[in-house]
Amino acid sequence: MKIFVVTGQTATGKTAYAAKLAKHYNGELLNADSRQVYKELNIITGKDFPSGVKIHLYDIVDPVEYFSSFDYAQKALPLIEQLLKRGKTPIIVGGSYLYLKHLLYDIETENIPPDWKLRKDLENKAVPELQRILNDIAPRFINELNNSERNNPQRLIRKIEILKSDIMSSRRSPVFHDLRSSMTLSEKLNIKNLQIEFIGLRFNDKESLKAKIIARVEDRLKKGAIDEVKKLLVAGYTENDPGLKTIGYQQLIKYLKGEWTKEQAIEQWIYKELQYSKRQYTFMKKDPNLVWKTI
RNA sequence: GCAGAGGUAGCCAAGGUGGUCACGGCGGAGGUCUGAAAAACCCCAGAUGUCAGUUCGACUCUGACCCUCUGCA
Repeated sequence: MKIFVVTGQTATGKTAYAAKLAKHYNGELLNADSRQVYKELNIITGKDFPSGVKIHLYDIVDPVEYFSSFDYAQKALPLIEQLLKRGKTPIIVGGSYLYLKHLLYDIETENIPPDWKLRKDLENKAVPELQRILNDIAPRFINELNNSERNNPQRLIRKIEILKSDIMSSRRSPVFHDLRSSMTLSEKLNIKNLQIEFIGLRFNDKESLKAKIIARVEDRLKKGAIDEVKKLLVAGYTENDPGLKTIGYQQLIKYLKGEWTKEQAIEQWIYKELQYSKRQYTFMKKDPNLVWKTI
């Protein structure tokens, strides 16, 4: 049995590529885009799916809801199973690499859920304070963290959450093992001989990436991106909702609130998209199982 | 043309009183990532308009020149 995973930089035409695969292999698509899982976010997240292909796992949560890579894997696994059983080829497509990582590999801490009360207590604490708390729990552990993790409040809170959990507090060493040697999806599905084709699409030069992104932003504006944001604000959503913590929405909200001019907002939107695609590649290229295709 | 203001990295921008070649933001390069990931975070590079003068020493003082902006015309 075979499944495809199509990921890569934004604006590389992943969905079109996946749709082509679907036709050749009798497949159905499973979205792996962390923004397209949200309802109401349509134009700016680019939910323009090709017709004639079935696609799952989009429009499944409200923009105010928290949705994690764990939640994603939880939903994706049974769906993949079901498609395979029906003789379909699952084609997972999207640029949210963390979601894919969680789905394809073993995550040691995946059974440690968010502790909302703890998160709330910690959310306004400054980094040194969070470091102190972490140090009180596990002084050795904090030394294992690299500079960027050590200064990242979100990550520090998660670490505290992990170390305070029952599972971890009974463990001798809170240091994690190295992941990403081999994929474990077939074990999770309990299927032998599962063939996974893991494909990453990327641009071969910066200029075409930039041109593509600018064109795409303009296209989305033409399609009514600003009205989409207006409607969301009128409906009571805010820039702090998980779903709206998204490139495009953040910038247009600033424009609509009068903090930025329209031109500034669009310029920033484009910058953020470019930076995002860069980060995607930086993250993904460490995965030895990913086979790159340049466009 | 006169008066006033000003020229600091690709852009914005701080630097009372001359002395480790200069704050910060945006953008750029590179990176981090085990339940927020289109998130959050780390890190690197880069500048005093031009020419002369004063001085032990000028981004900071003087002069000329070249530009830019505002007011008067």
